[in-house]
Amino acid sequence: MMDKRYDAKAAEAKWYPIWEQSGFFHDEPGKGSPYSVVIPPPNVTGILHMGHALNQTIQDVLVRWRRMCGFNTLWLPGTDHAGIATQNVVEKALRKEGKRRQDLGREAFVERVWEWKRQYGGTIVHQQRMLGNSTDWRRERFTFDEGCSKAVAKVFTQLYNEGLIYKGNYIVNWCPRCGTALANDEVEHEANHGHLWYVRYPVVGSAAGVKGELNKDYIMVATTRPETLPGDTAVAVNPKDERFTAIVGKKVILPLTGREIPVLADDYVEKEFGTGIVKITPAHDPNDFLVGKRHGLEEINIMNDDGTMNDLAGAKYAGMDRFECRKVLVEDLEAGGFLDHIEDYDNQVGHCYRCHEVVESRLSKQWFVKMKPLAEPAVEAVKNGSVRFVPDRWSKIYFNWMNNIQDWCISRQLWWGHRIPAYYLKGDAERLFVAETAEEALEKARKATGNASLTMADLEQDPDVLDTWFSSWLWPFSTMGWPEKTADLDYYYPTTDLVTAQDIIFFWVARMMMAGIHFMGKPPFSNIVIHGIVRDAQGRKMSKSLGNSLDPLEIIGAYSADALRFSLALITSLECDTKVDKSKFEIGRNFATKIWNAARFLQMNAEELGLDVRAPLAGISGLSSDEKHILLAADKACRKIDDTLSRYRIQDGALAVYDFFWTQICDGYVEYAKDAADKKRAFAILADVFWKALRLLHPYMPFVTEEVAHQLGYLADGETIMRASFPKGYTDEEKSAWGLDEATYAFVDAKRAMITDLRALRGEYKISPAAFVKVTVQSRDEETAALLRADVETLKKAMRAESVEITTDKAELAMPGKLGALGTVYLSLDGLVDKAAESKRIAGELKKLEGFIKGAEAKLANKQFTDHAPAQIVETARKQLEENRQKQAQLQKLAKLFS
RNA sequence: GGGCGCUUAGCUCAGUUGGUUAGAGCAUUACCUUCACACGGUAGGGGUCACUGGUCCGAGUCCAGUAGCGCCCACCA
Repeated sequence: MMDKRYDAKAAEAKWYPIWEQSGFFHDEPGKGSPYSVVIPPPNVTGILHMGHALNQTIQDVLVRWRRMCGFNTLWLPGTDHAGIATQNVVEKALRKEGKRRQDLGREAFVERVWEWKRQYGGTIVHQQRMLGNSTDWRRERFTFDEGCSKAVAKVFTQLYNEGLIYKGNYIVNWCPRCGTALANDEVEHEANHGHLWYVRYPVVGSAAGVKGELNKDYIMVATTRPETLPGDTAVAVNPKDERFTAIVGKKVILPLTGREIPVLADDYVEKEFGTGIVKITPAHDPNDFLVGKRHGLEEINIMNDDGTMNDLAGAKYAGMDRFECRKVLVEDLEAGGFLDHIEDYDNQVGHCYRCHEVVESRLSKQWFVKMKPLAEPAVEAVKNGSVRFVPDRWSKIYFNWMNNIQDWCISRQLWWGHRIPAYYLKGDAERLFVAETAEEALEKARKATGNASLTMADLEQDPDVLDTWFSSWLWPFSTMGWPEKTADLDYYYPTTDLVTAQDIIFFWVARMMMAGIHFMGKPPFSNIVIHGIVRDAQGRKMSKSLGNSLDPLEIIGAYSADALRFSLALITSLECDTKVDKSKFEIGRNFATKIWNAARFLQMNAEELGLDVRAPLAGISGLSSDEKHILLAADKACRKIDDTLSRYRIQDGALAVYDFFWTQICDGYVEYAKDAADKKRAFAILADVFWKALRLLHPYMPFVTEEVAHQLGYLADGETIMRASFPKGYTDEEKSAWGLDEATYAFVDAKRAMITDLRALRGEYKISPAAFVKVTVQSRDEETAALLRADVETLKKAMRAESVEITTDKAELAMPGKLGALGTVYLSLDGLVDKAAESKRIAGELKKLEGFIKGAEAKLANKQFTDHAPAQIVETARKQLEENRQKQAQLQKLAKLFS
């Protein structure tokens, strides 16, 4: 016997290990059609948040569904080594010991990070198990494991040999205090109350024809960073700015240095801002850098790593701190008559997220991937439909980005990550050898130099590591064993679906497209499913600093994993972001409870009736209309859910299975079954549709469905619902043998509406729900009457009636009634109501009806309406009018009754 | 500045190609502890579908404009 309450915790703790250890998550390549998905690997330092829960629920629903449909499935799990995030975690721990990474040295530090990974890196994969993910843990991968690292080295080498990787100057965010480059998202922008300094640059030669704010002698620029002035190599104006067309191409003199620099025209310049003229300092500003690239400008780096000025800034300033230099240099400008005036100005300044120092844009040598040649085929793949975005609108955003793609800076000045496989001859940074292994690099060096006695000691590996995304973009195939030719790769690549949130389309999805096409010759997936971001009840992004995060594990503890999953699925639309608060998870919990209780009800009755829930339905006959109805409802549910999932409409599928279970089975059929004439048949049918319902629900709520399936005896020990077949609708043969048709389906809906009407009548006349009443049903026609008579016993019970009389007699019925699709249901009042009040109410209703009838008559008399509306619509309008006239007639009789 | 969205019940959202009375959950009101379930049942209240105009026999749905909100990218030297 099932327990009175469902113990979700116990069920979850029981089933997950069984599933995993039985190999239910694992398929081998070979048989059947493949369905494969790679998980977006979470950071190894990460802990599970709502975004993961949503992302993985969607994937697990799809994977479990496909698996039950008979696909050979692979959902490949793993984690990302997350270069800077992981390095920071370990450095933080070191700081507690009073050490820096430099104290350990590179090798020991990296070993220390591995140590950390071995000890704590399993947190998130453990948490993913709590969600119920059916990921194939036997194939778990890590972006920094041996295989993935091999793939990285191979890819780097190949791209280098193809001329798609190069080394060049680039502006990075540099923290002078930490001595490291920072990624864009590691820079925190803060409001800064600063100044705009207006500086005069004398024009070389004549300035005739120059208009506006200029005079003949100089032009004026506005800058927030005067100390970078010695690094200027041009000034620029907007090409459409007519004020300045005359000076484009001329030269100006850079104050304090006497150097002549050109005046350029570039779209980057805003006409309205400042003076409309910008100083260009390519080595110290990201935008200026790009302008410099476009115009072939010299890049003059005037700063040292620690934020002090170097010799190129000029002898006077060399050695000064950048902010001290700003002060001194401004004084010098003023003294030289170059400073026009100063304005207050508020802008955003980047700070190091770790030490809060003002971040410097700094020119440095970095490694790059040429993206244009890689991007073009990736654009084409989406254009020609071989890869599809779901929803489709994301393809526009993808194209927009891909068509404006910039080269990808892939080197990072960190220690934790894939070290760049480039080796230099010691003391000669220009002689470099790129190879997958050090040995190969040495071989190359020997050949190139003609010196066969070179050893590893003569080579030096590039100290930088690769951007974390440089391993992630290979994820769909590096995880399957590439560059080896493996059976997995052969069978499961390309994967079918990729499910991710919108925020990493550029970082990850677009790059995987490029790598997949370039190295495998095929895009890495067919469908890119993009879902929204999880937000809090106020619509804010969930974040630690806001403290508005909901912890999925806390939700699982309070409501169960099934509740978390189902609620997320139900409230999630692919179209937009999802607002979540704790109360949302009650939906899922309540649903699990409902299922449990319905199962108990079935079990109790099955036992009493000696019913085998697994017995096939094939032999049954003589079905009542309610029985036909639930069978057809099951049929519809199977088809609907299959259809919605195949279109990635996760929410619609959840809604459909919820409605089928709760409304159709529990509210509709179970209530019928309680009073069915042939209980054994009624419950055999319930057992059959219940089993279908459990399997339909399983992708959303794996634990409760597995538990209930075993409790009820649908499955024996060792079997699992995970691998049961996903239910299909009934066959045409079954349908016709049982007499399932839309007319019967509609009849039962209408019959239930009639019961509702009767209950409403009791309510209107304030008759106790407990009281037995007399009911008369005036059926629409003889055929309907026959159907209703067949169900008269269940009607009596549902209506709590001492008698239900079915008639087609159009004789006058002086009782209150409600018109439904099957006819009118009348309630005998037995003289129990307040006549005066009723009389008044009826008069009111009559008045309303009268108005409606007049309106409808006018509509039908309108020639335009009858000529242009489709016949069906006109017919409907006529019917409505007729029905309301009948209603009016009944009310008039009723009015007499109360008068 | 460029791009993409959103506005439907008190709240969170569905609403497929235009077509009878615009749906669900939560919240709310009344009644019900009836032997599956109060994490429940029954019945009800609550919507000028942001606004304006257009197309059409017919618009929540299509078109144009207005207002408000949000996100992404680039960020103003």
